[in-house]
Amino acid sequence: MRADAERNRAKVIKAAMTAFATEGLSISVAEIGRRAGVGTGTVSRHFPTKESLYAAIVLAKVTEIATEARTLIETLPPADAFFAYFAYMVEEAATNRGLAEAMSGGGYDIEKAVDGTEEDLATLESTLLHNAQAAGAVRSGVTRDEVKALIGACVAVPSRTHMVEIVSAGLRP
Amino acid sequence: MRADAERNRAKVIKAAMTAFATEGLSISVAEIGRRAGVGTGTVSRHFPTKESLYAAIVLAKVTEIATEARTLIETLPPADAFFAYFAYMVEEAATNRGLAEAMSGGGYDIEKAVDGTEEDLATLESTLLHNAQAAGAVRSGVTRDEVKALIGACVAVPSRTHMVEIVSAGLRP
DNA sequence: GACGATACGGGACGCCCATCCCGTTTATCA
DNA sequence: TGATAAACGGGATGGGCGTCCCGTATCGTC
Repeated sequence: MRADAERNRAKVIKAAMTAFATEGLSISVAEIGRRAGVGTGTVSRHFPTKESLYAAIVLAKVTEIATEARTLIETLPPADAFFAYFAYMVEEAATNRGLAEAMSGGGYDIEKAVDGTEEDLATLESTLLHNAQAAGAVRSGVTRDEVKALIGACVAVPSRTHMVEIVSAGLRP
Repeated sequence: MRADAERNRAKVIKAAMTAFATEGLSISVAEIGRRAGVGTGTVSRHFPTKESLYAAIVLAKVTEIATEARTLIETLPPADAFFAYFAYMVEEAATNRGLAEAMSGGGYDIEKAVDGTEEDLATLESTLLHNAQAAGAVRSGVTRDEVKALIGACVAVPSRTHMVEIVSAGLRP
């Protein structure tokens, strides 16, 4: 790979990260190119479709989240780890419009984008949830999808921390 | 107003109601016209913009919901009325994709569309919430926006009734 | 330093959509 | 029944988007 190609690729990814985070998934590929200081052709050569660009961004973000999840699992008791992760995701999505839209099903499939990674966020989330349930901190029967939807609800509101309290109370047995 | 004009207007509204409910707000005006059995010109003459068509549909739906809310207020004790309304809205939004999208902020502003009606759904919702809080059935500090976001979360999930349980538990003091 | 391969830029293309327009049809009333 | 105003249909228009393409510029190597 040529040096300039790699540079431009990095520029596009960087621009796309902030663009998706601030403007959401509806931002145009041309605008991302403009912000990266490259032409639309350059963007589409590195990322043939908008979805593939989105997948690259999401993959990076998911890896970051997975690291946090693993840390929480290892350093906190099950109940605290789960609720800390919940609050962490809410804050993360609140400052990342693209992530929020993806989580509320508004855009592409976030699970599909990261399919085939060893960084299996789904597994980590299941672990957090099951451990918390085993510890009696979360009512049984609650699913990962339900938790995700509740995160989405917390993000959708200005008073996020208050919502997290309400929802956390509901999740407890 | 000519008789055929009124007939066509009704056909468009009827088609738009089911179209928005099943396909969501992204359905095209042309497709609504096709389903109503009229041309696109006819649709756009009765409803100059897509948003005005949407507003007409929403107004009808909101009137219906307001009637239900008023009935609940008058026939049930405050706590039951609130939670019954909550469950009602979840079911309503679950079978009406347009309504769900509007509530999760995906489309036009639902409040703006019904602005200036005497059917003030916002007031009724506030009454339901405040009465329930006064009766000690809902924790104080909860806002209408928070409740709406929680309704959205329940709709976003297949196991709606289970989610309603979780969320209701969280709303209680 | 020159040559071939590779990447770049941004215009071109095709698609979808909301809105507007106008020639044609239809309802209404004298 | 015939004239006229109103409404109809659907094609035209304009804008936005993702994707593709090709002449030009730059990189990396011999």
